[in-house]
This record gives sequence, structure tokens and C-alpha cells, in this order.
Amino acid sequence: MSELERQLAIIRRGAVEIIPEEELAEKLRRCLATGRPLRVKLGLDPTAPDIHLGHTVVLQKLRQFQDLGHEVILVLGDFTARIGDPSGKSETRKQLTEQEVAANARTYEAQVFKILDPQRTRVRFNSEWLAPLDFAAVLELSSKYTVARMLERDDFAKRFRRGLPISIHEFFYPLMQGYDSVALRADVELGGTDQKFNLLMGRTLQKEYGQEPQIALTMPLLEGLDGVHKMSKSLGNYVGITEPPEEMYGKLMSLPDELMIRYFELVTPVSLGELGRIKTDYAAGKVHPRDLKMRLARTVVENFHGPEAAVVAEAEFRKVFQQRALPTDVPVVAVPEDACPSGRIWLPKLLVLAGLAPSTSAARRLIGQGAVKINGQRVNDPETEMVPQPGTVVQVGRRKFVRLS
RNA sequence: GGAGGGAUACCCGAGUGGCCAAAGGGGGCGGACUGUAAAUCCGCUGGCGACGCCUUCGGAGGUUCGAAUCCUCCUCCCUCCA
Repeated sequence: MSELERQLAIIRRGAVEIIPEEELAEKLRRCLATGRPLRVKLGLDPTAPDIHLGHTVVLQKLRQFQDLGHEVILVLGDFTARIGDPSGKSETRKQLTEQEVAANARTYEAQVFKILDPQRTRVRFNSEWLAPLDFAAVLELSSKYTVARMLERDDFAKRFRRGLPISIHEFFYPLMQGYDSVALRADVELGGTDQKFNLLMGRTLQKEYGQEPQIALTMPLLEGLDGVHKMSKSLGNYVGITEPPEEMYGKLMSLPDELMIRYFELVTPVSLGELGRIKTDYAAGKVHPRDLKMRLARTVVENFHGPEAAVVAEAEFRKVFQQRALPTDVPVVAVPEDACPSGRIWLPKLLVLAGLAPSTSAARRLIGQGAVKINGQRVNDPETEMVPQPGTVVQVGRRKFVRLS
């Protein structure tokens, strides 16, 4: 396999579209000949600095570019964010102060460099080149595109058809993002599939400004732990990359089997060859799906917390969920004196105090449903009273434990 | 500016004077099974030391023995016309 083919294969991994692939090959060929790396751009929204696995799909791809010797430019859309929100239908997004943007940028860096190589990454703010544009420049920019083409964009088209409002300024978002590519002379821009229109805008504008157009590379939107909706914090189906190792490992083990391969492909650094082996072994039934999933969980945890942490997390998982034993670290909770004047405490009350149930009503239900154990002993009577002896372990469901102090 | 329709629990959505803490579905949570997967089955899904009481059906008043349901005003949303 030639170097060009090798690079193309790696870049293609997991990608939904590479528009157009021939041009990418051409750019790569030139790279190999001249030694000048590609400039690969990714835009980030500085309003949401909490990164989860879903965001890492694109970061992982950037990392692959870096490993191939290319250069990555992260564009923080501070200017874009200061103006408002493009896709929000009704609420105008609160404007960010410079301090907030700076703070978010730092948070981003801390997280992003868990995946990216800092040596080969540059971070830029788009206010750098967008803020100085005057109205004449904006007019020129906006003359490069037509309303009809703007309305081709899916969400605009939909809203237009339904008679929902589209503010004029929303048209500027793709223009601004596209202009980022012009300002940076990007060779490639990455994004989720939802970014396709914006990525293509970069191509169009670059051509208008006399540049060679960038390649638009779209990556899938990763499904979350529910296996249905895309991963997002608000849906609660996410794995945050700063979560503790045990948490991360456990969450990944609850992933539906169907998504394992996809996760291997999109969010782990396993090599293409290894990935191929995993796929065939799994398809042939050579691995127990559970074991493969454990490998996935281990790999991901390793990636963010290191190999030792991964080993510990796995051991912990085995202990708690396979052997049904107590976790190593059980949070300790103190029972306030005044909660049990008679020396005994009503169990539902205890569960609430310990944060194991939201209300005594809910606690009663849980007890009635056989979810509650004291020192491993199931309790079924909601009227149970007990002496809160230090060391007593209270458990609700499979994963909530508390030790009394 | 004119005409009409709507707002019900986490979401969708029934209910149009008492039997309503409010059908049904989704989601979620527990239990069984198990591989913290899927599928399946069962239960729960406002609060309160509780077979009773309290607070909930956009908001504020009113009618009534009794209101999610009827009346008045207000807020917000949608559809059609201009």
C-alpha cells in the first residue's frame, strides 16, 4: 500500500462524506511531494465547554490527521457566540463576555488535549478576523451567496416551508463560518453531519476569494448510551471525558451491543488493522460480546485516565456487578443525631438523608419493590426502623451504596 | 388590525361538574432473567411518620355543597384573513 493510500484509508475511517474525495487525494499527493502538511480546521462553540464522547468523534479524526503529520487549527467561535444563536428558534442565547469565552477556552484546551497533540494544534479565535470587518466587507461577503441557495439548507428549508421565522442574521452564520476557512486558508474542515452545509459554504467562499477550496469531511453524530438519540448532556445518555474511571467504565458497559463496533471505530484509537480484526471476530461470534464491550470500556478509560486507572476500573466493575460485592469506595454518610431521637431511625427517612431516595414517598416505594438492602439483607417493609450503627451499609438498587458513620 | 383554536404530571396525550392524584402511550425507576446489552415478564412513577391528610391540570379572581371541567380578566402559543 502506498503512503497515499495508507493516509486515505485512515482518513476515511468512520467518515460519512469526504467532499470531494479526489481533491483530498490530490492535496495529499502534493503534501507528500512538498512536505507541507494540510491545515485541518475544526470550529468549536465556546458556549459549551463540557466535552463528552460524542464530541471526541471529530477530535479523534483530528488526532489521526496529526498522527499523519498534518496540522490542526481549532477555531473558537467567540465572535459568532457573542452575536447570538443561529439554530435556536425562539430564545436568544445569552451573550458571552470576553472573560467567559476565555475561561471556556481554557476548559476546552484542558479537555481537548487529552486527545489532540498540543504540538500540532493551534487555537485561534474567530473574532480575530471577523471583528475588524466593516459593513462594506460584510456586504461583499454576503453578495457571494444567494437566498435560494441559502434556503437549500435543510433546517432553513424546513422552517421556510412551515412559515417559521428565519432572521436575516441567521444567514450570516454559515457565511461567517465559511469566512473562517478563507481567513485560515484551510485545506480540510471537519464537522458532524449536521455541519455539512456550513462546511460546503467554506468551499464556496474560498473559491469566491480566489483560494483553493477546502475538503469537507463529515463525521457521524455518535449515538448515546440509549442507542437511539445522539449523545447529549441534556438527554443524559452521555459519557463525559472528565468522569471518574469507574463511572466511565460502568456507563460504557451499559451500551447496547449494536453500538460497540461503532464506538471502537469512532472513539477509540485502535488501529485500522485491529479494528478490522475486532469486526470479523465479533461477526464470526469468536468473542463474547460482553468481553468485547469490556475491552471497549477499558480502551476508552485508558485513553482518558491511563492504563492503571483502566485496570482498576475494570476490577471494580467485576467486583460490583459480576460478583455483586461492595464497591471499594462506599461513600460514608453521617446520620444527624436529631434524626433519631429514640436511637432508631425510620428507614425511608434514612434513605432520604443519605441521598438514596428523593423523598420518603419514593423511598417507601423502593422498599416495597425490594430495592433496598441493609448489610446485604433485603428489607421489604416500609415501616422498618433501625439503629444507625456505624459501618452499616445501605444499598438501593444495584449501584447506590452508602456506609453509615 | 380581524376571526378562530389551544395551554393537563418529565414528554405526548385523554378527560368538558362529583366515581380525578387525573385514562393510555413514551421515557424513567425498581424487581425477575442476565452479560449493568437486547428481548421478555411484573411493579412503581406529586408530597407528608401516611388505609388518612396536603398541594397539583398556564396565572388571578368568581359561580357551586363540590371545579382540570362553568364564568370573568390576564399571560403565552398556534391557525386563517389583512
